[in-house]
Amino acid sequence: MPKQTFLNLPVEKRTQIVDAAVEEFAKHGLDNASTNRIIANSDISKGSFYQYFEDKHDVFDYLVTLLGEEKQIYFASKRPPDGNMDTFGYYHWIIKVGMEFNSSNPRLVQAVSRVLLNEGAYYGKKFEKYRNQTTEALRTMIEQAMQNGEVDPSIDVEIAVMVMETWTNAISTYFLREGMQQDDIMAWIRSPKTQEKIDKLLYVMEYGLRKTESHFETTL
Amino acid sequence: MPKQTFLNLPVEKRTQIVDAAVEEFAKHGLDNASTNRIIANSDISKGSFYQYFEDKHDVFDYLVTLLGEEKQIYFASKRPPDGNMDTFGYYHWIIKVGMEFNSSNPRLVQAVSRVLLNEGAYYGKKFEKYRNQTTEALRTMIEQAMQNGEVDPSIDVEIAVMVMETWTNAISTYFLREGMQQDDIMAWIRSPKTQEKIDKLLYVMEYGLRKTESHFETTL
DNA sequence: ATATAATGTGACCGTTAAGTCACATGACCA
DNA sequence: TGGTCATGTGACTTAACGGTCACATTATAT
Repeated sequence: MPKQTFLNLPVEKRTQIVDAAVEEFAKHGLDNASTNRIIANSDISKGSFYQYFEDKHDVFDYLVTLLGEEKQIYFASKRPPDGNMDTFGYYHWIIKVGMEFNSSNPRLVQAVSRVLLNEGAYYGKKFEKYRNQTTEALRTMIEQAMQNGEVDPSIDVEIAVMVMETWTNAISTYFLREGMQQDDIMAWIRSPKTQEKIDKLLYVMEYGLRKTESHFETTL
Repeated sequence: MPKQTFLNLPVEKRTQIVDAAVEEFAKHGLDNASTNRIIANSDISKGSFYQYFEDKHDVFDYLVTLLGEEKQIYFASKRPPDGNMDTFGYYHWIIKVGMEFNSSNPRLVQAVSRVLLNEGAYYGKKFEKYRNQTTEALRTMIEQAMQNGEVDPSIDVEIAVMVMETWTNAISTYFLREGMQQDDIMAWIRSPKTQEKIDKLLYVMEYGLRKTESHFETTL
């Protein structure tokens, strides 16, 4: 968490610093990010930096919460299209709106995802708290879907969670790799070609999870 | 490629250096790996290091080819179980033998995968050559499988490749995250629980790719 | 035994990093 | 106006990095 001094700052100065930090983490990840460069690019002095934040990780943490807040606002402004939608449809909607959101904040998304999906991928602990949030949300969603008979019950919840996480990550990665190279990200996201690609990816996921004659025993 | 000087070295010394390098990359990734530490842990002098290798990347490249070679030898020693096996069965077999191989070389696998799957995930170019190899192999496999009518033709090859890559990566990540914490990796891999988990994951993948009534048009 | 080539060595250089601190500047209040 | 407290500043310290190079050591050939 940034210190009070930072929060007292006028917005222009604050966004100046945030922008520089976003750019730095997007370009260099967490480990290789340099506070010196953030300072140089945000036109504040070294002393000020340490009066605003504890250190590099403190800045990054702030960006993560910032992303969370903005995402929440964005989703709140796009309440679900219609009420009678099954879990897969809902997940589908989440993914698509999520992609739209990503397009409108590409650098911030890139800065955060890069670190959370990659650097933090193996040796947990450090970023567990962030990942656990989405995992929990997915789990309840899947449990619900199983009760509704939408998800194959022979696949245990653990696995189903992993599958959905895998797909969410894969699509994020696809977005970061392909989308970030586009001139107009928003247009790229909305193009029929991209939409179809995502549809197909989700289709593949769905028909692996859907109820069919499984050759596995139902594990309670 | 290491310089001739390195290749002339007695095996003990060479493995000493390789071990130190593997440990370093496994722990710190590519960017944060330190040649100084590799030198300290392999008991050679700084001057010698630069007489053996160009730089850090040169060492890493060597590890990648080393891993490739050892993998090839391992697979060669385990020729496929029986001849009449469809593509999914073959892929299944590949994954399982691959996991067994990983278990027998966990640190080397970790050192290389960590960099190739993560650090190299977005900003291609640098590691494209390594990734393209597997991508190409997958593509031909899938094309074959489509001709055999095993893979849903409404899913284009591109997508199918991405799906299979996604799964291979997901399982590798799972291995690195869970497996690396086990006392006896080999035992963990061979345990019915782990085997079932992998079976289920591949089952989920398979029944998304298998031929069913797709609601997509067949794109040629 | 001597000359020549190959290999080994670590002090040293320039660069960059994170973080500190004595001091300067400006805001606010009595 | 004078005093005090919050904020701003950049030179400085310490530490690590990659990489070089003059010199020492060892192996090989004559």
